[in-house]
Amino acid sequence: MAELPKNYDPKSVESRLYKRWEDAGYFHEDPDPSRPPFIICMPPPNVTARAHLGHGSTYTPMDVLTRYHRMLGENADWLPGTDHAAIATEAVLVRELAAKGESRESLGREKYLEVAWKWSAQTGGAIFEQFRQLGFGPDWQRARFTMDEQLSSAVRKVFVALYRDGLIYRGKRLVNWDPKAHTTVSDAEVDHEDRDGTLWRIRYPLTTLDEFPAVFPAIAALPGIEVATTRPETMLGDTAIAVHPDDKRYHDLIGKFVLVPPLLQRKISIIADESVDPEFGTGAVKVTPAHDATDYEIGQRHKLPMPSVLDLNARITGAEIAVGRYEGMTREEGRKAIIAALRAQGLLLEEKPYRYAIAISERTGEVIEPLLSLQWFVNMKPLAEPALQAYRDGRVRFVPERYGRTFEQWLENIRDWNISRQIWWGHQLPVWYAPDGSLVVAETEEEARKLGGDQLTRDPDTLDTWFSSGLWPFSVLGWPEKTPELAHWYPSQVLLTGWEIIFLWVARMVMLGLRFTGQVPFKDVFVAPLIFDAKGRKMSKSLGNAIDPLTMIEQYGADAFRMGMLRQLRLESQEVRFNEKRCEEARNFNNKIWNALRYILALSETLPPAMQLPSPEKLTLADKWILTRLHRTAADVSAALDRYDFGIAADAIWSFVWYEFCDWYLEATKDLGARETRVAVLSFVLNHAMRLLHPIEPFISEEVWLTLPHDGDTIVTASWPDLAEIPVDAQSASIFEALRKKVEQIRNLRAELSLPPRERLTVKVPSNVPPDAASLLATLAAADVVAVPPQGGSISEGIAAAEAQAPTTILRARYKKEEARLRSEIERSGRKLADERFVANAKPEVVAKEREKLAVYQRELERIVNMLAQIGDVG
RNA sequence: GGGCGAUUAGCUCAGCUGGUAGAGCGCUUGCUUUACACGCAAGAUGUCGGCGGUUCGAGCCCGUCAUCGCCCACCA
Repeated sequence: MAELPKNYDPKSVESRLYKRWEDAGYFHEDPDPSRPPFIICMPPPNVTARAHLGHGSTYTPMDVLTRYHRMLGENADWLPGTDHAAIATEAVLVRELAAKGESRESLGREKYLEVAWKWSAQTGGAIFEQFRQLGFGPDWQRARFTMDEQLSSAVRKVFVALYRDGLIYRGKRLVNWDPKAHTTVSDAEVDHEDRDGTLWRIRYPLTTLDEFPAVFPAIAALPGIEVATTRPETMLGDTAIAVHPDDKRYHDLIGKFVLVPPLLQRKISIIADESVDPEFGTGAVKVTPAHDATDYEIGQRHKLPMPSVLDLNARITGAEIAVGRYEGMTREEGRKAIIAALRAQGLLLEEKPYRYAIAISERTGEVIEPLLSLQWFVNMKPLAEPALQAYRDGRVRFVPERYGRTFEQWLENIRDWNISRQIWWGHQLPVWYAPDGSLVVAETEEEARKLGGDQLTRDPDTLDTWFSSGLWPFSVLGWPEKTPELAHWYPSQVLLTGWEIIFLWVARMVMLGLRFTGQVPFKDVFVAPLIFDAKGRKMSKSLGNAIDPLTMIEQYGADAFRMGMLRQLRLESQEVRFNEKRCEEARNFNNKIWNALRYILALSETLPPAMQLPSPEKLTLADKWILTRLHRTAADVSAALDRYDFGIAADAIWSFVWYEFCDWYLEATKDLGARETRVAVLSFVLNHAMRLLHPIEPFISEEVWLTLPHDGDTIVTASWPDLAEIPVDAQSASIFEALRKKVEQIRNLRAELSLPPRERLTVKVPSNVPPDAASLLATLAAADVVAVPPQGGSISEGIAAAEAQAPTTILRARYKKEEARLRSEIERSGRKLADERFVANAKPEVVAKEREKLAVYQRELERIVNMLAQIGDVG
């Protein structure tokens, strides 16, 4: 074998191994009823997306779990896909078209969609390429796209079924209009942001007139009612002034009329409504039902007219009510002009700075305009009820648990879901209109014609992206066809996701899954923490603090990035302050593994042909210790992965490899007594360790595993370490631990003596310590051993009693210090045991443990006092 | 306005069902020890946010306050 380079070089390994894995089809699985199913449906990234750290924190765990379950022998598949991302994609397309002087409309729908398909086919693959670099191993052959024909037909089927069941309806409701994306968005896609604004106090003059003169000469002098508002531009559409029914200030005014400024061509009445807070502002509120959610509700309660004054471009429109010269102005222009007019009329009484929550479109950042519009909705309550049941009886479980309560509360207060979007890229509504205005809902145009004749026009709207992603866990498996995939893999065991899409996505999958398959689509929902920068700020392009995972890979390798990321995940935390240093450390860790491999390969003995342990009686103390530790580590890693505790799993394998295997076991094999067994045990342990590491660091584990004795062609499909095959010897392990402590003590003494490395100390070892242990002690502590009479009962105590020779002044100081420490421990422990309440109330095993500790301290103290006496306790 | 989370060594964080406070980084000292300086060895560092309670015993349980963060919500 050619000599390995001193440093591990991920670049020369990763792409080569990945290609081999993918070409060999190791990630592909067909449903196999003879093995337990395991599947993760990849949350489909947007076709527009590029890999970012969020993918590192949520998708890496998916890869880890899939690889782990595959190694456990399960029929494990990670099913990838992409989302057509209606609004996001359309925004990009429209921008690109505009750059070429074109628009949606100039192309026409058909041509536009052609362009869109081409674009998505070209860009859609980009993130998958990045996933390959990250070492992710989904079943690429099964990749799906939310607009694939089969998935689209599932969408139509669900729409029609919900419509026929009365759960989808069309109605004129107040919706969230995004004037930039030129579409409605659902409540879940609206953010609230505190912004600085202005609160204006405006007087609406009282009137008894029925007809209005063109000019009111002394309008400012008229008595009126004062209201506070942040949105004066909507006053053109006011249809009432509301006060609280118990507000004495306004009792006499209820039922009276006021003029609507600044046009003063219309009068509206003063009404009483419980929703008004008398404490806020003036205690009177203007009611604009078409442009505010609260006002809309008031409007419904009082059967007020609901004229819209803002159109789909958020410009003032006179289509439904007179708006005078404000027609055509933008929201901002209208506001300015109206304020100016009010000021001129003397009706603007006050303007003061005011900070308040404003609705923002999550997707475009545009200020949402509440509009009254004819749209399609899903009636959510009947869908939410079964989902709540499923959560409450434990059919769906959240990790961490607390997110479940959030889920529950959202479902309890669920509101109807606006699903129609005024964009073209997406699933067009399976809805047609006949010339007489009646509508037909059908899965295909053919069927629609059968029901509604030949003169149909299709509704131009498309569905909310989340409508199709809500079907993802079963549509990707072939639903509504009864495929073997669906039969075997549905429902899945776990969904891994970020917490920001629990409502947008997770809740809807649960509801739709229950509705259409009768089962919750996944049993566990693992919620990954959000990733922040080192200062706790959100990572964003504009802040310039975003870390690109591909840069991390470039610098440290994909394995190191994965390990660095996973080690920062903690089960209960809701955020991770990503620390790049962790990736660097992980690179160093990989180098450590690499050099352990080099050490093994450089030993004079040749590697055994197969992975096999020497017979038990041949194993050395160190062998038995490291095997015992390996056993423990395998159990810990498995347990951590089983509970989705990726950080602990990563830490467990990390500290085993570095701090136990490399720091101690590998050093122990340098003792002459280890010659006979060391190659076999070293390769056995490292082979196992690489399998434990493989889900986390797929590349280096494969590279090392292939170099050592192994069974099979690839670690990808190798079996997970079987605890039954790793022998445990607790007694030998504890002797080794005693030896380790003694070695540390002696090294400490060496440092204190400033002993040059080559100079050896002499250590007096009681003869009840077996020669192999004594020899190991000598090797690890760089000391010479001389035998002295037996001491202490057990081997461990004999080891503890071993003493290095050193100048008496130094020894005396050390013994004194040790004596003081022991006396204080004995004092503490003795006091505790003397306390009757402790002995009476504490658990018996705790008391017994305390007694045992006290006894050990006392024996040790006795020995130290003895030593002091021997060397002459002069102080 | 409701709900949730965090507060432990200079920094980032572990601490299982309460039983003598841990890791890594950083820092100090010494090392070309025949795998690794992306390394090895040794060392220093804490009124576990404040107060009160439960308990024989609290970083851990309960209450309360403070600070920071997140989510939900129609206060114009």
